[in-house]
Amino acid sequence: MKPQLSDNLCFALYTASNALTRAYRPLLERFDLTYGQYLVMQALWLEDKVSLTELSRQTRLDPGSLTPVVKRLEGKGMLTRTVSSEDERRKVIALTETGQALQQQAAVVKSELEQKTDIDPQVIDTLRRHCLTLADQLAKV
Amino acid sequence: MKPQLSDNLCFALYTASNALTRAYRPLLERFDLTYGQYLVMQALWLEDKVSLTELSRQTRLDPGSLTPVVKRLEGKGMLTRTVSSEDERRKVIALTETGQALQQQAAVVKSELEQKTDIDPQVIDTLRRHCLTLADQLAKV
DNA sequence: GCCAATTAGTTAGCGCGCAAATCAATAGCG
DNA sequence: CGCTATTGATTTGCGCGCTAACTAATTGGC
Repeated sequence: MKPQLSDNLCFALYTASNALTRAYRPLLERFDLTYGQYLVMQALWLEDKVSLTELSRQTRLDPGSLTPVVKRLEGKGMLTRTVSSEDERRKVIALTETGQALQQQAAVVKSELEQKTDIDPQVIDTLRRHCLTLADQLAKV
Repeated sequence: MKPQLSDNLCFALYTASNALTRAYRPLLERFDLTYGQYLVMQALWLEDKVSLTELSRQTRLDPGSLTPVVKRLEGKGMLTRTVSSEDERRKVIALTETGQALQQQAAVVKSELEQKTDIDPQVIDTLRRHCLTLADQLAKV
């Protein structure tokens, strides 16, 4: 067996991540969401009325990436961005009723995708945890 | 423990992949390469003089994504793109001497990154293989 | 041999993810 | 108090990754 791209973890990870967002695309289309937007919505479903910096910490995404995503979600009526009264530098990002209601509707998406990949749940869990520790270690550099 | 974004495999994978390209950036900077360009170079180091379609198969990247990347690498003098004589639709992508020579110089990059993450090699290998099977399963949909 | 179908590659448009530069508001220190 | 340093958020510029639409070359069926 001669050496292959798939021998490298970085390739495997990159490929899996691309495959994931590709697989999510058709499922999220009916909600008019991209994967990045869906990620932000998930964060807000877990904790509403947060600042952009807090959202950045939770999603592990750059504020510069987040601003346009949040603006687009605002444009779709999913959330509001209001200047904080305590600290006028901050913007409080809060779900609208539409944004809250979407949580129930979008709940099927995850299970739809899981159905299409029949991987042992325990494998999924170790994969998940190993990805997180890797991400942490890479971030520490 | 209340539910978190990191409970989801998709989040873990997405985060790890972003962290990876972020970690590669400073290491590849001195070669004037992005991670995507480095990936294409790796593919060519393994098999030179291939068509764009073949490169697309090996890198698991869309031809539409690949064309501009390959053009940029051509602009940097790393490779040439010549129309195939047998089939004039095809373009043969071939490394230049500069492109070939880069392989030795860039060999350090991988080990540099490995040093910064002290994860059990066996864990890396299972992580790698699980990512590949996940990617395959997601692609089959 | 001809014409429709397929295949190879490109282009345009969109939405990222990030770094760097910028601006406004607040904190902190003398 | 006043001035600097820090913090929160935005903007700009770049390079992706993908879809869809397109062009050009080749294949295949009749």
